[in-house]
Amino acid sequence: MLRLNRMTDYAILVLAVLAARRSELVASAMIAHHTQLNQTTIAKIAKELVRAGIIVAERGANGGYRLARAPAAITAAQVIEAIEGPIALTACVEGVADPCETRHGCFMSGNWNEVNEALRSALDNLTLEKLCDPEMLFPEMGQMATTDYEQKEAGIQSQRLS
Amino acid sequence: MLRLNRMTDYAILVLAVLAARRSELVASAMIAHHTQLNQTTIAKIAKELVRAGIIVAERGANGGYRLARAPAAITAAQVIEAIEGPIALTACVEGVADPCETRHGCFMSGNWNEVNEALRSALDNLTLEKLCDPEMLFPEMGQMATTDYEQKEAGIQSQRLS
DNA sequence: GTCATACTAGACTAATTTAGTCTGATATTG
DNA sequence: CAATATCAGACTAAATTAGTCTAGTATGAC
Repeated sequence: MLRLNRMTDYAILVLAVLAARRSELVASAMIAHHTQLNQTTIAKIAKELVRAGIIVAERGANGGYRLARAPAAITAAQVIEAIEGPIALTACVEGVADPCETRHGCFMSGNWNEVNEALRSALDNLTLEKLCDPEMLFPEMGQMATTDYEQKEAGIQSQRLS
Repeated sequence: MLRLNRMTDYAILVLAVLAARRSELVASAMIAHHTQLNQTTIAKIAKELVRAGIIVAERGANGGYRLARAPAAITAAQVIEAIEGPIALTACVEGVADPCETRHGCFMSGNWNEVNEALRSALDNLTLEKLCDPEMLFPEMGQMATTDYEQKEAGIQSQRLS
């Protein structure tokens, strides 16, 4: 199945909301409202996205989150790594230090690496901008005014993955 | 992390043993011995590999398993699909029937499909033959006699993934 | 300066998924 | 028919993941 875990799914949703708001600060309560996720769950995800430098947090009254850079500069690979750790298909690359210390090394690693690199480069090329492209979201509406946030968010809300 | 689950890992091990034995029948007890896996676990894995047409089972006394075709014709994609189901990175493609029946369809599916196709084609190109290439396994031994099974298996045994 | 708001951090519990076991059936050989 | 092996699925246990809770820290408004 190789499926992304739910947290990554949520992270992309959160980023989609922030992308729709451009560089405005959005409080976690607001994100919770738009995504229908629990506020504490959002806090948990946001924490990791902040640590990874994908979003920026501002504390205190009127605080909130915003994207650290343009949606075109945020890739699926970055998001997945922030939430799930290194992108790698085998059990060899993760977990305990030096899991491949057997005599000949992990006998398949060379081959799996090709697979991992293919996956990696595909995820590097998939940006948040592409994922949230309004034309892809609403092909029947033609070009949408970029300030028409409410409508866009209503759409995002109902189209959650999974 | 996107890691393959342990069963898939085991399946590749089992196939490696069968590949080493060419078209001889190998009983699950023998596979268990070489892989150090529990016999019932092997039975469980073998069942699915049989169902997927990757290996062939012969029942009754002196029965056992053997590869259904040459190692070069068995791909990582086939093995993964046999054990874990369809190869797909998102939550969209799996599980319940029609999970993407919301108004605009799953708003990211088009983009994720590119990733899935890249992954898929990399896995299609990775054959059991490559994974078990003796020269890759034992580069320091030079060309190994193809009938020298015991040695080869001892190697495989100690190099289990994870 | 204090109070309300909002992020930060990590421990803890619950739910889900995955791995592994057990029981019994079916098939084949000698 | 007895011995050996696969086949099938239910069941239990272990590991992972998701979600909740509590307490702490930073910031801005009044």
